[in-house]
Amino acid sequence: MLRVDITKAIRDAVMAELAEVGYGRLSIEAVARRAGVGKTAIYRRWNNKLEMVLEIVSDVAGRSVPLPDTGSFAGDLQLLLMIVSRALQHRIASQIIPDLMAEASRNPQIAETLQKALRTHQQAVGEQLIGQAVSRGELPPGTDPDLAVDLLLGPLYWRLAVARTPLPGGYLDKMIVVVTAALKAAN
Amino acid sequence: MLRVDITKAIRDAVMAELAEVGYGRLSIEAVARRAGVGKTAIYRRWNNKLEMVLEIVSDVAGRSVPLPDTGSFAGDLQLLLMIVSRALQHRIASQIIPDLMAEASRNPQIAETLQKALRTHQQAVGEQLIGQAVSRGELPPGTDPDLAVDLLLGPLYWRLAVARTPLPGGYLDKMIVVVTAALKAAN
DNA sequence: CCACGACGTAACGGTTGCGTTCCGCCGTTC
DNA sequence: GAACGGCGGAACGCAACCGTTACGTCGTGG
Repeated sequence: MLRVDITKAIRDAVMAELAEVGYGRLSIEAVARRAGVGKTAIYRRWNNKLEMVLEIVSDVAGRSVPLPDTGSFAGDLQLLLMIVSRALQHRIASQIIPDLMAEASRNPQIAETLQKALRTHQQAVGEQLIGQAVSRGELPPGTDPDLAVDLLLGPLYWRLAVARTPLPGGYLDKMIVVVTAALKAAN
Repeated sequence: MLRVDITKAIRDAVMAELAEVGYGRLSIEAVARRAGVGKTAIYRRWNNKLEMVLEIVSDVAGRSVPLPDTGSFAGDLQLLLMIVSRALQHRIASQIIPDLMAEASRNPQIAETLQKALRTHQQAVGEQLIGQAVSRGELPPGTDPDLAVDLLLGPLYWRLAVARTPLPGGYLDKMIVVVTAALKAAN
């Protein structure tokens, strides 16, 4: 019975507001104003701010990155880096993710939700990526998928979401070369 | 004339409060309560919340990491990783830094301050580290210091401040091997 | 055509924080 | 011993937001 267009407007408003002021300063009233909606419409759907944000964010984040399988490790890497870097360069994502990550260190519920939505999926991607490369003989067996994920996502996240420095041309290509060499050396 | 013990109490309270609730929810009144101090004592020192936080944080962050120079690239790396990982595992730092980083994406003043306090210094460290290694012949000339910093700090920051996963034993040693191989391969 | 229910608006009392002001206390300085 | 000034405490008016409620409107289904 709840009107879907209203729900959509609220969801969009929450994401926008989250990007603009962050979770800490997000208020239900501001969301309602931005969505052009009464507070009642919001409280009819969720009980409070935390519940609302968690539901909306985990829904958006749940649309997960497809597992790459291009036939070569370099190809997989290139695809993955492209997808992730593109996502992290989107204004909303690059504002919301660090904010919620910081918030997660104080709020176990947020932490758990993000863990579920992001970290778990990353591990799966890492294991598949490395597993494929090992079985193709491109990487030595025993290569650590966690380390690989750190080496790939760490620098990207650092640059794009933290330092907010643009990626120089050829950066991703260099990353591919460099990470491949690194993983081979890891024994 | 301002009493230094009061000033110290306020500074400590700001850092603690910043770690506990984040910049967005930090209130002058809470700082005063925690410091056991009147609001007047705070307003006598700073004009508002932003000014106060910026001054205090940039002061703390200004006590910068010493530039490593142990005689070998591996030694320099080990020292640097030790220092940084130790710092990022401190509760207060690992709460405050991501929070302010996220806040920086919305507040140019915070961004500028952090840039000055952290990024600039990191670049200096990176250039010195790589410069030394190159002149020793341990790395090929033309090695990119920025890439090196990304490869070192990105994964560490990712694990410690974002994912909040503990460092497995031997992680740092593996990082050293891996990053060295990576930089040699970068051409 | 009527009942239902989601909707927006407005108001509620209560809480929190802002930045400011005034007060009385007390240690320092001269 | 008197003047000065930083101190804590209390209160100010103002604003924002909380979560809830009452009300009138409007579209849809029966």
